[in-house]
Amino acid sequence: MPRAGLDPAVVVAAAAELADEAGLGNVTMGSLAERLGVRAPSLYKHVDGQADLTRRIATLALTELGDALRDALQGRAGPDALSAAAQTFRTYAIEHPGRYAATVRVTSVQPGDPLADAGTRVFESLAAVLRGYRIEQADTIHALRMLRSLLHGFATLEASEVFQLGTDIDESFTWLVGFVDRGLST
Amino acid sequence: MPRAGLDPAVVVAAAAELADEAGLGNVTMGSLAERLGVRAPSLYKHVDGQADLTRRIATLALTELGDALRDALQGRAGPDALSAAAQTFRTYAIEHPGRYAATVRVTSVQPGDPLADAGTRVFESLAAVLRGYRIEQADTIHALRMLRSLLHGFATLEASEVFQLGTDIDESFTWLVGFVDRGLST
DNA sequence: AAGGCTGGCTAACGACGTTAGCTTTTAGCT
DNA sequence: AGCTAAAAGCTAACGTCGTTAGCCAGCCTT
Repeated sequence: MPRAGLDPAVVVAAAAELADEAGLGNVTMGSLAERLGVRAPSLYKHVDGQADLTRRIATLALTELGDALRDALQGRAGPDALSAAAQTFRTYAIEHPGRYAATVRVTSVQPGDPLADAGTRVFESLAAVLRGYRIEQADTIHALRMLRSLLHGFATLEASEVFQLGTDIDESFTWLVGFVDRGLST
Repeated sequence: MPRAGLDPAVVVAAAAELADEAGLGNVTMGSLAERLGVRAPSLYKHVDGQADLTRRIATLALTELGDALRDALQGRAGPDALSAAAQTFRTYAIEHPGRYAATVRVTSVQPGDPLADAGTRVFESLAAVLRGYRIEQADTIHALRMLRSLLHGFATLEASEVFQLGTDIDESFTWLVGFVDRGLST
């Protein structure tokens, strides 16, 4: 019985792939173990059960999303930055639906948690976008929450195919980004 | 063994209450049966399994939400209507987190489904709000999707306690409604 | 080379969803 | 009112899943 050479990172990466392919709900200990060529109980040597696993997937997702946002925002400001951030956010959620779903399913977070740190970096990227607009100090938090709600809501609704076909969703998204830009510019 | 006098409506109502109290994830056939004073398999006489059950909860939720919106929008137009609709939406999602969660978990819908009808009525109420603003015909669908994304995203994030404490969430919400109003008014 | 940690395994339990099949109540028809 | 059949409850049982316990083999250290 040869070793499989697993460690937490490998397990979580496989789980994230599986989540994207089959849906987060189908990331079962059994199916994940099978994909890794191992029996289900062996996973507990690397991960603290399913709750811990989805938490780690969420952390991975927020880290990746944060990196993507920082990449996209380099050298951009104002409407350009807003558009880039929004597109990046949306693209990530669509291309990694399982990972993204994990970020939603997560139960509340204590500070010091790596998940909290990863979330904070995403948050800061969105804050950086707003810095390109003249917004009252007191309103920044409100604008941030709005931006987040909008991006999250759009991504979620698009992923669950709630939007009726008929009018192009890309078109709606760019319209929506333009709407926010105009609103923040006044 | 006396009859319990159940029917689908009673079962779904109990399930919706349980979902709001304990979370949708804890609406198990066993716990629901216990609340109804019955054994789990008996529920299958009224409901087609768990998928059907959450689908019915979602239908109930969208029906209630649609009714609440229609009530709130009577005799209102423009900013007034927008504010009333937004508050109604948010309040419903907060007061009925389990029901609201069911509307998200639902798999795609065929026309003719009562769920689709209930969803359409909610949709039409939001469309009615937009009728109070001068919006290009072609942009209506975009504005509708934006409004929906925003309300849904905000409700979801608030429910999962993602917003950090620090600044009042009510305040952010009214700011956000004002932002949309100004944007739609130009 | 010995020995201990580490990462795999099997076995087993409890919770859950679901099906099958029995029994009793109840409602409707004559 | 009595009979019958459908409806609504029940118990028993199965499969899946998450998880724990406890065993054993391979690798790293010395």
